[in-house]
Amino acid sequence: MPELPEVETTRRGIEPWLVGHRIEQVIVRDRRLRWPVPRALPARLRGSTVKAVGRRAKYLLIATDTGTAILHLGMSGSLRVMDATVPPLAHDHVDIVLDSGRCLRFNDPRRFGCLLFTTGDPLRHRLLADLAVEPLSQEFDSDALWRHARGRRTSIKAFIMDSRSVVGVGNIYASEALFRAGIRPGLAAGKVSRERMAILVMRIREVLTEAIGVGGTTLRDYVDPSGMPGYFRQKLFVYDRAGQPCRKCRTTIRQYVQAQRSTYWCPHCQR
DNA sequence: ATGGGCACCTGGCTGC
DNA sequence: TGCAGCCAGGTGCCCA
Repeated sequence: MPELPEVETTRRGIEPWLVGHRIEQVIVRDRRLRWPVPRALPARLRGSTVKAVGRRAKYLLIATDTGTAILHLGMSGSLRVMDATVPPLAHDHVDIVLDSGRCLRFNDPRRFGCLLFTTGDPLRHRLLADLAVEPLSQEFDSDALWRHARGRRTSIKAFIMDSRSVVGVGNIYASEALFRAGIRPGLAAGKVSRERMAILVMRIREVLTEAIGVGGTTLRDYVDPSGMPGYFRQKLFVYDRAGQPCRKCRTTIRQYVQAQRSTYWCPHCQR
């Protein structure tokens, strides 16, 4: 579920509870995530102190003095900080118990998430090494993105969701950014002009920043580490609004499946 | 090289 | 009420 704004909201929510704290123990109730939680992970983390909580794309990086835990929320994952004595519920797969008596609890019904550990530079881990630029960084440059799109026949929507173009743009915010940029989602990436690509880059930045500002989007089950939903849903122009009137021009919002994902758009506002 | 499709998994909702 | 069918915030990998 979570896209970049939800992951960043999660990062900000857990950071103050983790940094500077010692990990007392790690309880793995179910190792069967997208990749099995390494058997050695609890022992590797036990006794270490959390130095920082970072993020690269949608991966959370919990850096400790013995190595870094790499955590992805997949489609349905969420992290909560709570008293370690609170009884676990279904799908509470992992607890990272801190010296404060609290724990970081990883819940993931669909188990598409992962929890891995590396002693090396996490940015060189095979899952992270080939990722494109962060959308909220200076390096996210529209001319570079435009050049990268030369000759590409894939749709602009699939293109901006491809982590080799830019990271962090998932199904909700891809539709929303394209609406704001006035670009039809099915347009070939290679057909987007330099000028329109510059607008698109601005809109991607804008929509992600606004979403982070209100704690992300909750459609079904996403909650932040304190259990609160995100409020960006009220700001969505097209996502999950098929059949409803466009909030700008009242034209009926359309939905179709593109590369196995639902795409929402306004045929009047987007060309 | 690029694009497209599949797989992984559970739960919630819809419609018969 | 029951149940089959469909859908879901991701992404690595395989195939043509």
